[in-house]
Amino acid sequence: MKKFEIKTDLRKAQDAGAKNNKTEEKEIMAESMAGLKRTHRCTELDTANIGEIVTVMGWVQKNRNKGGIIFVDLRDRSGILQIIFEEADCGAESFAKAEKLRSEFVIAVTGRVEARSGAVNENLKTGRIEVRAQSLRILSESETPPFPIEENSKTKEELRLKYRYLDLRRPDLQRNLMTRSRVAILTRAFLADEGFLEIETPTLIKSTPEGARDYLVPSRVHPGSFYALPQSPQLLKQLLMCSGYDRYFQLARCYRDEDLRADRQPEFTQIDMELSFVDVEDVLDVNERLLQKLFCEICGYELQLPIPRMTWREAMDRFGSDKPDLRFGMELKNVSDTVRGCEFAVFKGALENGGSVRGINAEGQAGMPRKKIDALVEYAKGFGAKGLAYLSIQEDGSFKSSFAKFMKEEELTALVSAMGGKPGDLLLFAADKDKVVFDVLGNLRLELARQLDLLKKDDFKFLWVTEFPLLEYSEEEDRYVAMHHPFTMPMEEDLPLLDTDPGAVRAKAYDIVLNGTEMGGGSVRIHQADIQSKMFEVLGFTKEKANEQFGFLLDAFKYGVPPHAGLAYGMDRMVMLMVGADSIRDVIAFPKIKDASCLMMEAPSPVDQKQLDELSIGITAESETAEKEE
RNA sequence: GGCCCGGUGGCUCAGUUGGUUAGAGCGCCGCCCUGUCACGGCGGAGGUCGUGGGUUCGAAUCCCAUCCGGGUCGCCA
Repeated sequence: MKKFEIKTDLRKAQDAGAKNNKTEEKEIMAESMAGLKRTHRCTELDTANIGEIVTVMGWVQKNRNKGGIIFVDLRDRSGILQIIFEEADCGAESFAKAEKLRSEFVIAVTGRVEARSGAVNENLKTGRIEVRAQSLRILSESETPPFPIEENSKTKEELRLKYRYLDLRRPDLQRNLMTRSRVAILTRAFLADEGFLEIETPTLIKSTPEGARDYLVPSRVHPGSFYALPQSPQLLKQLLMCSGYDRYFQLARCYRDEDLRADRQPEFTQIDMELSFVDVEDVLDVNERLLQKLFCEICGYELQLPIPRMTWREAMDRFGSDKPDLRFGMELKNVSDTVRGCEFAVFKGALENGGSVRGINAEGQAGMPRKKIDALVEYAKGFGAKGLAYLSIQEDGSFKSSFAKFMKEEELTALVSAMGGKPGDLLLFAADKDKVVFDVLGNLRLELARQLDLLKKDDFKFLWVTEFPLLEYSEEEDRYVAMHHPFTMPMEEDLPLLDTDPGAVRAKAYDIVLNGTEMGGGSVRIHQADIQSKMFEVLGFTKEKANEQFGFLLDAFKYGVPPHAGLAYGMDRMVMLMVGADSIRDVIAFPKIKDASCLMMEAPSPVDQKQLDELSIGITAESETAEKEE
């Protein structure tokens, strides 16, 4: 098993941590809480409660034993409260127990809330008060945890995820999950108010190979057949529209068997919605107000409506991306016409091959050292660029450039002028097919912004990107594939192009972009049989294949289907942006690691032969060998 | 699958050109301490340097392979 080594490594940590604790054999204390009732969370107490007898329960964050007086920081999900133990108040028995308290013991304390007679702790919400203990119960002892339970953990994620239940005790993760809960609750309240119904759809459904890889679940009753876990409730919510539910939403768990990223997990949650008798404007309207509500309540951010819109074409032209980050400028400029006719082979070649030459102006970066520019060139190559041309404008107006020697003086001047270049600026150019140029410069723009620290996490720049292309040509499959999905409605005025130039057809599809992250997306759906047939035709589906995969939807559409449209948010990403997390794992209670396994429960795992037999599943010799070698 | 970064006491890290017994801070254990809150004082335990192989008189350090974790490209209708 490949997990074996890590398992032993991590257990070693646990054993060693425990060993320190067990130098002498001691009784494990775990008292009952019978007769006690928690009256407050730690930080629900304030100066207003002074004089009250309260009972608090939680985890020992820290025990500061001064000899005759013991201070304990008690922690629960609300925060920290100081408990003070003196034998005169709590009696000998409780005092003796207090002396034994260690990190992460779970305790119950009854005592009186007092103003602190010592110094006030300005760093604590409860820093003006403390609870003078009258009695103490140790509800549960704890071994020394394998890593400290504290904010801004520096502990390796590997270890944190193995002991996720301890990691989740840390205040920052608790805040993230509490924020996530508020997002869910506010969303439900808002949408219910807008006339949406929350309806659950099944998670054992039919596999539709179009799109991402499905997670499959074998059927016991139907040997050789499989359910798929939904990549999204797309078809089911469309059927709900057929059934007349009008406005639907769901916080839907979705599954995609693709490789992970910092913002991608194999299972994730969508805020999914669908509306009947609507067009693009209606969907955008209700969602703008939802976003306004969420970001106001949770981030205190006043979102001005309407949210700006940009067509996909404009987004690509200006930012080289279909999810532009609008927190900074550095827009792309198309200089193809300016450099047409020049003798620089790279520019010339790109233009001759139907590509373009575009640039960005990194203002004030003319002094960037050669080494750093070379690193940018390497970065660009990672996105398919063959190179990156640069030109820096010195303070005296002269140029330092990788390609100036191939161009005439007046050509260079024209280029600089087209880029709005002034002394002190660094101009970077990519020349290739449009797709590559956009990819390279779009990413380069972001990389420069990161290096120049232009990306402020508390700055929220929303954007609708609209009029996406309906189709995308797949070299691999040698056919057009749906950019969104096969039920996306083309723009009416582009319908004739379906026959003549499918690649040019725009869709009634829209994405909501926040700070360069695709936070959600949706579309108006096709509800006309003739357009749907045409769509399948363009996608290269035969009638039989379309029926086999989507027959139930096509059948449903025979019985009266309302025009409908919808949208789904990646809820994890939304919460990430709200709390400023760098990893999606920080807003998910029990996330998977890069290879889609769970370090804590060690899933996935081999199963008994009996289970396999029941499912009529055989493991091939090849994979069995691989297992043994592992 | 490709590329990049990382792996050294429980945690976070340092470790020179390959050279005695591998260090520090925190944590942990014991004793002391009545106003601490990064408490303090004294004492102590704790390390297959991810793993395997190689080079060498000698490897945490150099080479090869491999495992583990992260990032990214491909992939993600």
